Amino acid sequence: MSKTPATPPLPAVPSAAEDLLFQTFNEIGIISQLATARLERVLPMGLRASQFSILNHMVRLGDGRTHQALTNAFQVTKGAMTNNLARLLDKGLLTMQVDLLDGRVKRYHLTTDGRRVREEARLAIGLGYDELLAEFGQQDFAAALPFLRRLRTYLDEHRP
Amino acid sequence: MSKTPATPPLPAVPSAAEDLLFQTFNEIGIISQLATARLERVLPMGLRASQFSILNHMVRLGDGRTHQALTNAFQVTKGAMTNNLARLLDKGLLTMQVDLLDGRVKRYHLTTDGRRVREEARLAIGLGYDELLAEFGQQDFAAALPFLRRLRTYLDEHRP
DNA sequence: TGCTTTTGGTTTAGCGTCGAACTAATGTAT
DNA sequence: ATACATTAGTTCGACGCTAAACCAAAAGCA
Repeated sequence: MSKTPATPPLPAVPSAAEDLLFQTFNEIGIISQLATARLERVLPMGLRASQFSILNHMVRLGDGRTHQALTNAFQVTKGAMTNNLARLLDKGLLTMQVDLLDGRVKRYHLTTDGRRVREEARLAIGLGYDELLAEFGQQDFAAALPFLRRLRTYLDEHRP
Repeated sequence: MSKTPATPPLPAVPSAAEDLLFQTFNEIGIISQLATARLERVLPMGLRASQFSILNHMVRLGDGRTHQALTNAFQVTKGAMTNNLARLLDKGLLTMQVDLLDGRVKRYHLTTDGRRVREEARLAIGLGYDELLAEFGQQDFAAALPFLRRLRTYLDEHRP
């Protein structure tokens, strides 16, 4: 598990490190909440953040992906993904087709509408980003991103 | 709003900066999700993350706070706070009393059980943190925290 | 071939959050 | 003092996510 060398085994008072981690996760939680709310405020067609993320993912990394591949990519339950894909199908932004070799797997493709809507969304989001970049500067984000990526990867791969 | 100098006004292709911000928020969202799941796995009494956060907040910053003060602190709707406070009252971790000067406001205090459970939770969480500290080291978190704080503060204060 | 296990995806129940409507207490103005 | 407006909290309906039960197609194996 973890090695606690010559230090007291269970401190009764929060260590500085403990506080540091807790506060970091706390800030991350609030940022996530606020950023999602902001995002959804500008998305077209009443798209939810998770739905836009799916469109975006497919544009960037290619469509034709399976249901399961998407649930893995977004770390969400299968049920949640089924729901989001259904919304996108309803809106005509995706199409579904059953895999020819394996009748269980379903593959999803972007429609031209899907690409267009994703592009609209991207532009709208970009406007909000300008504001942030004016305040922070690109380098702050560039400095933070690698750590966040490592942290996400670690939490993801070492899931209980 | 935002000044776009001599650069093209609305790029049809995602700029590097845009991608940077989007990916940062994306990582933050996933980390938030994974960290919350981890946290709730170790919390005693079936406490939810938001409920533990309330206990923790009160231990650290003092109890006797009002319903509204808490909703502001956690950036959550009044209804959500009502719900969480009700759970904590049910579990006997908090007590409520109506303010004597203003019959509308309700103030919440920790019970001894509340303090004990919070302490148990803190210890359990600390064990998980050891693992993370072994992987990352305190300095990585210390380096990231100030930016996250600034970002949270900005998003919070410039809410649409 | 026929039976069992595994795997991809859907459905359902429970919970938390949000937003909006609602209730109750206080403040304000005439 | 009475009427109106504001503020503190609660309630309600809709929705997303999780976990678990469920269904159907495929793979293993006799």
